[in-house]
Amino acid sequence: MPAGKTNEVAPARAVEMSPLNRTVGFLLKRAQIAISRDIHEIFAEFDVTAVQFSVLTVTANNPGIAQHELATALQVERPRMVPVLDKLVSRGLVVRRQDERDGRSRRIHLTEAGEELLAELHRRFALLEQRMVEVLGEEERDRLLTSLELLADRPR
Amino acid sequence: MPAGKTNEVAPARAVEMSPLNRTVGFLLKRAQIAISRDIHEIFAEFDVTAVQFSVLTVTANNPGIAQHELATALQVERPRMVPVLDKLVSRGLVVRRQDERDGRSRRIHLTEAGEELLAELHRRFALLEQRMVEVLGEEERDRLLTSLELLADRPR
DNA sequence: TATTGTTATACTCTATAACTATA
DNA sequence: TATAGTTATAGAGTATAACAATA
Repeated sequence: MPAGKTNEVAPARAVEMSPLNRTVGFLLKRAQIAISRDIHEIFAEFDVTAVQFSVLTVTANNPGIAQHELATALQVERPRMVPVLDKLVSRGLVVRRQDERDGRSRRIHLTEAGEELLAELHRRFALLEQRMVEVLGEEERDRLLTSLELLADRPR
Repeated sequence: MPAGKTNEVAPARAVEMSPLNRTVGFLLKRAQIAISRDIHEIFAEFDVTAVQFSVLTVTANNPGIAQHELATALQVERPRMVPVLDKLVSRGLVVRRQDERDGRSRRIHLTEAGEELLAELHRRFALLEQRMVEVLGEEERDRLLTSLELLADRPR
């Protein structure tokens, strides 16, 4: 076995990938894997996942948002929000408050600790976005975002 | 309950998403989810997943490729290749052949049935890529692919 | 000692169905 | 009857560790 780990990935040999190489489906996946790893890394020391970061951010900008609204906005299924929020609540980063008018609904708010952590997370996240600009250039990054929006929002 | 399903997603209200909206991390994820759904749809009637399609394609262009080479090329962990290939073997789309020189290695080849199915899958996949061109335009799609390559392959 | 394919395990994510309490 | 949050469950995917056969 080499250096540290078991099951380490062997150095890639010349594998012909051409039919997949320049396709949206394949490259989008590869780029997304790479960025996901970056995000995992920059948030690892805070024990925060990408979804948790999104929840904190959207909650900060939409105080009192309902769980199902979070789920819709972040494109996760509603049952998935439960354990995600449970974790954030248990860490004292957000609170669930019963809606006064609608007994079914519980509204999410950041705590002060949540605000403070989120500020730090946003600093890290901004640095990551800055790295993207360094790789792509300002203009190309902007075109990329516009293309991605078109792909994500196109009528289905 | 509305039309068909339980847990159907409620129509989105005005949720302020601005800090995430125009970021590479968030939009890449959203676009990738959308394309994944497309791929799932176009291959559903053949009961083929995106990874299986990639395996068939890479195998077609690299006959006799080893499992660990497939894993490396497709960026999946080697243990993951086992059930993926098991499924393809059980459907008679690929075969595992013992390497004559190296008793550890098993080399993957497409069967005739595999070749035929793959031809049909590629027709569907090409139509999907064509839809991307219709959404983005030829030039913008090309710029997108180049940007995605930069993000995926940038030194880490 | 190292590598290939494999088994095993644990954790995450996705997707659905269904329950409860409210409306 | 419909909705919000929740629980439960099944199926993928991710990530590691470790084993048997082979090098």
